[in-house]
This record gives sequence, structure tokens and C-alpha cells, in this order.
Amino acid sequence: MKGHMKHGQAFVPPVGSPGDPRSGKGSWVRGKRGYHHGNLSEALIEAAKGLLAEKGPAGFTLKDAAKAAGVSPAAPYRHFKDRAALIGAVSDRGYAQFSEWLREAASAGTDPADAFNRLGEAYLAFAADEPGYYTAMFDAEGVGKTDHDAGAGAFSILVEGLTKAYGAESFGGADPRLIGLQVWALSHGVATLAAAGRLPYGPGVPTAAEILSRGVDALVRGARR
Amino acid sequence: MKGHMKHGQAFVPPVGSPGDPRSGKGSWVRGKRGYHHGNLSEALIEAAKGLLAEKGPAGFTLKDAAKAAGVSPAAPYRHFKDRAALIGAVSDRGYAQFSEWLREAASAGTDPADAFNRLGEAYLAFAADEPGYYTAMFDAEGVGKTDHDAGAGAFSILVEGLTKAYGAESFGGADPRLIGLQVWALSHGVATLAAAGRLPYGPGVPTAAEILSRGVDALVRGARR
DNA sequence: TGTACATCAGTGAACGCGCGTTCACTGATGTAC
DNA sequence: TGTACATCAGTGAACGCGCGTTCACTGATGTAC
Repeated sequence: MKGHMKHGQAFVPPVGSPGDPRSGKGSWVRGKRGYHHGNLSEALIEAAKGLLAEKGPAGFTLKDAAKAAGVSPAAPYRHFKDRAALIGAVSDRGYAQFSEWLREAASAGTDPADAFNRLGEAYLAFAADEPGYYTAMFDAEGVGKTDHDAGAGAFSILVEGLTKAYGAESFGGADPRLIGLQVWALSHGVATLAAAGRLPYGPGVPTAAEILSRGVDALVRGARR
Repeated sequence: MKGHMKHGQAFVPPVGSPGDPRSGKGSWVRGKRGYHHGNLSEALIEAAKGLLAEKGPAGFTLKDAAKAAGVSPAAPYRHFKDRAALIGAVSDRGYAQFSEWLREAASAGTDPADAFNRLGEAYLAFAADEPGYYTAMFDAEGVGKTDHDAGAGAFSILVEGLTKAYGAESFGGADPRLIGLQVWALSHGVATLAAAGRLPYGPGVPTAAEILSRGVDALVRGARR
């Protein structure tokens, strides 16, 4: 995954100060700082993602996001209709990125069975590494049509990986989508329990990744024949 | 100042009116109605549970709960330290009831394998029938120590059912708790995806219960040997 | 090339609202004598 | 048994706060001539 510049959360230096990230580093369209931010909608999405990750959907406020991006509370309304629209934008990004991760994981290497295992790992890694996205995608109140489509897209990658890995016929007539759904649910369950601190942990206790990978393995093995 | 009889909330019938639920129906401890509610903490928990189910943790307000219970906004503070304490009480109840459901499901009948399957069904049924409890248990911000203990209790019922059904040794040396965790995560995943409307549905599409029961089955079968 | 002007993307103060919570109070209940 | 009194469990008004959002505005930018 590309290291995209972390900008603009929590302690944004005043515009034009020496530490100001708006001084023309990489992802900033304009090298000049000033009255206009230049990349505000991007920065807001990034800030929202961070706040969502940190405080959850309830702890996220538009004003905080604006402050994190270094602008006044009214500025976001130039780019997003309201708070829900901003969260929606985070969710959209999340789904896009999620699908990309899955697609990458599925296409790397040559062995389909390995590819499928990597899919599960990618799922967990995404939930763990991008809690902001994950929260916006699954936890937000406003679940729109876009999300369903995007979710369906990600899901189809999973099912495809499954059939490629094991063959569409190898589940004894069972619809591979059913197994896909089960894998999806298991992944989601592990991810959310882990995020909520509801999974036991400590020495000798399996990690979330182990629980999932061995679970997916057992699930698929048990479903075949 | 005597004119104090007016409670002033929207739809609660005046004290003593024919429709007043405080007229001594069943669960009301006192047959007499009056200034004192008589069973307020109970009523508040019940109201909170309903609101949590209806609107989620974000949509739940203490004032609404008070109104639903037919008392003034200050009254809940006689029984609960603050809003979090009320939600915590709902969560506690939820865990108690949850464990009871699981225990019942596990102990009915004679065949351990059947018993184990019923455990999964009971899990889903609980999440579906008691969304208020489920929300408080897993979704609430304030996850206390009590919850962990109660959750551990419920979990141990699951693991016990598993070992009874299949024998502690039959998982090829794998810790039955690992399989228990996977079953738990799968159940939780199916339940939360279903609650969020994230599971496809329609004619010919498996229900949440089918997804889970067949998934648990595959999981256990795949984990053995 | 310079200048006038339209448009864009910000500002900062203010709004209305509804939340959780506190307050001094009062009506009802239980108890000691 | 009756009565005085302490305690309990409510009331209703008010508070401070921080939210989402709107407003009239202004500085910066892009463009036509």
C-alpha cells in the first residue's frame, strides 16, 4: 500500500508556519499555502478517517474534523452537504481501497488456494490497519446504496477467489456464494470482536489472524465433499 | 404549592386514569399508583432496551428513556449514576439472559451434537429477538469488567457444548477453545451483518440462520481430524 | 501586458437545539413511641 | 392506635455545553478584453 502522507490531524500548525504541511509536500496540489487550502476535501476525508478510527462514529464531530484539517467549522460545507455526506465519502473510499486490497491479494502468486488464504489475511489486515475506513463502512448510521454496490463488489472478489481456489463444483453442489458468505461473516466477526477488545489475548492465546486463517481453512475443508 | 400533580409528558395517561399501566397489572409491584413509580429501575432498563433496539446506541437518550418510563428526566438519577450506568445495567441483563438461553439450548435433548447445533441457533435467535440487549452487550461504548466476565461465562458454555458434542480429543490436538472462538466469531459476524442489513436476502437466498448453522457445521467438520 | 470583474473557497461569529446532569423542592412511605 | 418525623423517590425548571449548521463577509484565483 502506498504510503500516503499523513497530514493535518490534531495539531495543525498555523498556515504559513515553518511546520505547516501545506508548504508543498507531495500530495498537496499547490505548493503555495494561504487563504485557500487547496486540497480540503481530501484533507477532511483523511481527518474524518482518523477521528473515526480513534473515537468511533459517536465521537466523531464535524468541527473536530475541520479543526484537524486546519480550517474553520464552516469550511467543510463547501465540499460536503452535511456530516453524513462526509462519512459517506470516507465509506466510499474505504470500499474502493478494500476492494483493491482484496484484488491485489487474490491476484498475487499463482496457487489459487494460497490466493484464497491471502484474501482472508487481507480482510483482517484491512480491518486492523484501516479502522477508520472499516468503521465508516460497517458502523455508520447512513448506509447508502453506494455501499451496497461496493460491498457486493468486494464480496464477488471473495467468491471468485473461492471458486478459483477450489473449483465451483467441489462443494458438493453447495453454492460457493454460501461459503463466501460464511467466510465473510467469520472475517467480520473476528474483526469486530477484535476491535471491541472482546477476543481473549495473551501468551499462548491465538491472535485474531490465527483464529481467522485457521477458521477459514476449517470452514472450507468442512464445506467440501 | 400544591398543584403538582401534572407530570407533563406527552403520552403517559394521567395517574389513575383507566389506561394507566400503573393500575396494578402483573409486573407492577404495587397495586396502587401514585407519586412513586414503584418499579422504576426495572421500567428504565426495559425502556432503554427498547430504545437501543429501535435507534441504536447513538439514538438513545436518557430523557427519552425517562419519558418512556413515564417519569421526569431527573428521576433516573435516583437509580443509576449516569447514562452509562443504565446502559451497563441493560448489558448485564443481556448477558444473564444470553447465558440462560445458551444453557437451555445446550441442556435440552440428549444428543450432544444436536445440543451444539441448538447453541448456534440460540445465539442467532437471541441477537434477532433481543436486539436491545445485543446492542448494549456488544455495541456500547462503555465495556466494563462485568461484561468481560459475563461474556466469558457465555463463552464457556459454548466450549463445553463443543467438547461434549465431539469430545475434547477429536480436534486433532487443537484447543477446542479455538474452535469455540471461531464459532463465536462466525455467529457474531452473521448476527451483526444481518442486523446491519448487509446480508443478501430474497427467494432462494439462504437465511441468516441457514448461513450460520451450515457454517458452524462445516467449521466443526473441517476442524476435526 | 495590465486591469476589471466574476467566481470560488475560505472566515468567524452566531443560531437553535437537545443533550446529560444538577438543583431545591415536595409528596408518599415507613417507623418509633 | 395515632402522630411526629426521617427517609425515600419523585418533580420541574434550569444549567452549561457542544453539536450541526447558517450567515454575511472577504481574500485569492482565473479570465476576458
